[in-house]
Amino acid sequence: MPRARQRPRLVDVAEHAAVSLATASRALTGRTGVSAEVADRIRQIARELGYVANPYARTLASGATSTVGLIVHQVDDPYFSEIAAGVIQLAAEQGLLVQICQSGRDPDYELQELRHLIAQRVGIVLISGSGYDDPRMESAARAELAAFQDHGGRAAAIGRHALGVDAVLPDNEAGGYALAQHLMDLGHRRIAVAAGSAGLTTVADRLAGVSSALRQRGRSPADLTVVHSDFTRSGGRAAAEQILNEHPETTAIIALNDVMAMGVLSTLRTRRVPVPARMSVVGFDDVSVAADLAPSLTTIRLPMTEMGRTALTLALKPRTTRPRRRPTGHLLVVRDSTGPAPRT
Amino acid sequence: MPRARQRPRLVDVAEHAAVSLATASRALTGRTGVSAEVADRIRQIARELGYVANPYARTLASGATSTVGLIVHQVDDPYFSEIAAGVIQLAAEQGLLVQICQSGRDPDYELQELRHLIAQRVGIVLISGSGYDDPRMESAARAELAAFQDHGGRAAAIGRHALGVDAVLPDNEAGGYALAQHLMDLGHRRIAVAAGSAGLTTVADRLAGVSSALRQRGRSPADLTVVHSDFTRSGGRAAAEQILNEHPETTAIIALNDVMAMGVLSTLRTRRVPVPARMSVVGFDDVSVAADLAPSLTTIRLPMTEMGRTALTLALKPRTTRPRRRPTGHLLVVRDSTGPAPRT
DNA sequence: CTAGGGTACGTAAGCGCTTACGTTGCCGGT
DNA sequence: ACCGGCAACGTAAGCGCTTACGTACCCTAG
Repeated sequence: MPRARQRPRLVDVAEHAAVSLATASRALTGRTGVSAEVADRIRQIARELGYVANPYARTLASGATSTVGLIVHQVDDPYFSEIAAGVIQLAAEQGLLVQICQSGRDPDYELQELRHLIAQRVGIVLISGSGYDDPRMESAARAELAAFQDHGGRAAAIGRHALGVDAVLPDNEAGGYALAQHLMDLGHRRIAVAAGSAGLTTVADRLAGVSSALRQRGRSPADLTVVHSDFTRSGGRAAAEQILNEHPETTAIIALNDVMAMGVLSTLRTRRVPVPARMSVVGFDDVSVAADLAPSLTTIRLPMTEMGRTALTLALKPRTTRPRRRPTGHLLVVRDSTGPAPRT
Repeated sequence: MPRARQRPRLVDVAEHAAVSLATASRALTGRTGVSAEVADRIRQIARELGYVANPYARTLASGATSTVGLIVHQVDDPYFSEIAAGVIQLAAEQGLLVQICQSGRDPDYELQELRHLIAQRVGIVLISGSGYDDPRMESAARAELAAFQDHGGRAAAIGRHALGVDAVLPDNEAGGYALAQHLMDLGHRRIAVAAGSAGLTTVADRLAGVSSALRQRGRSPADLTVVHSDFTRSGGRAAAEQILNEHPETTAIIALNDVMAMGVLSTLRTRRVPVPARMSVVGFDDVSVAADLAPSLTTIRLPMTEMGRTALTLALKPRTTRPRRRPTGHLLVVRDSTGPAPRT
């Protein structure tokens, strides 16, 4: 069957304007070497014809890509979806398209997705989610990104250092510190931490902040119970179970992110532990639902959407010799899930 | 400065294997016309060299794309992020990449993004989110998609009919019906609906289900208060305010999606209206946080992730003459936000 | 023994752009 | 009057693939 009329090509524009291909191309890409009037005429004709350059041909010829690859752990985790929203917003403003992949929190799979994106010749790679304490885990990704940048690619990380690329980094340690302070101010002495997987830098940093707050008040780090699980709702549930069973004296739980806190609250509800009367709970990130939980969650606010935008902004800027680190603000948001330690 | 070694090209593979470009291409794309041994050797060499075909060159030459464009209203809305997760999952399994755009719930902007995706020559377009009652609103998108399909593109819609493409459709009417039934069973007589923007088919369908349940019990549709706002948390807050102020006799609120229900609950909390003692609240969708709200939300469960997968599956299958419609299941999930109507 | 057909492979023409390099014409400086 | 230089535009060579078409060879049927 006769194929419907195809999209107009650059030659069509050039013919209509009675100029050469080269001139049309220069006019439409805003390059120099065309007089203003001719350029205007060409652009006008392109608009009338509904011409849009074929990005495959353009990329093939020029080598410059206009798509950004974004790697997140899980798109339906609110922390990541807010970051993604920021990236996509700014990308749209810049006329860029974003290709998104999920790593499913698996470092091997993440590496595979990273390779896939690079093989697909994206121009920019943005990688979010915690990195790994073990340098060997990161080194493959690091090498991949270095090679990518050597070939002219741009990259940035979100909430992840040690990747050798520009990064936007929340002050996880200060956040952990603030949470612990807040709980101690309320009189809590037996604090437990529901932590994500051991080996994640985010976990280590937030935990370090908590410990240093305890130390600063003369408490022994041994006073702190740390239960490792993972950064999901069910991870939070499991951690809470363990804390309740093995450390019944606990009066406050620090979940190292909000999604875990949701799981913690869920378990406390099931076990009929009143929050905050019997147990205070705090989270980290301030995802948008944190305010709607039962009870509303005290947490550290991170500007996720902004972080996504900032990361893309960094990647868009000309590269510097040394990777840049852009800190983000953070803020303790006190809501209803924390209260004075119960009297015993 | 001397550019670092570039990625291997098809010619490199061909040379190493001492075959022609054509043969190498045939072997790697699994086409016929190569003996099994030669094909194996070529594939083996490609693997050793770390060869991955340049998708830009491939697409330019063959015309076939391997990227799918996904349009959602808002990626950080849990309803859409769960759909996106499903699409991305399946796409990854199929070796496809997903380009994602947000329409920001603006039909004009959505159309623009649709055009952008098509201009970018994606092979598959998936469009999610409610359509518009007014046929003129949809006709431009419809025409765009028809032209796209004529050029060999594939498309599918999620939760949206009347676009002339394959669609996966929840039974919104039956869901609304079930919610109203549930509330009437609990003795509620003064029911209000916190609806999304008037003019959305999803709103109309869910509302129709509610009305028909009332009618079936011999109630007049006039008994039903409908407040239009929009499908966001703040939309839910606004609707609840209005219901509380103008219809104080209301004992149950049907929010037409969970995100609005979150806003409704938030307002009720602020106004100190006990749920469900004084007011029952239901939502629609069963996003994953619905169970963690205060109180946990009675709602209609839709398999969002599955819907995303199904839509991509539909688009991947050979096109049929008439657009297919794939229904999805739904289920009333009763939680703590609904209870018997208060005695007066 | 030969014609016909099928299989395995090579040759080369694009796909729709960008861009290095050429060409033309006009300007000002001496 | 002449020349160097620059701006504006054209010519054509790719970018890295796919694929229509051509060629060599082998096998089978008559």
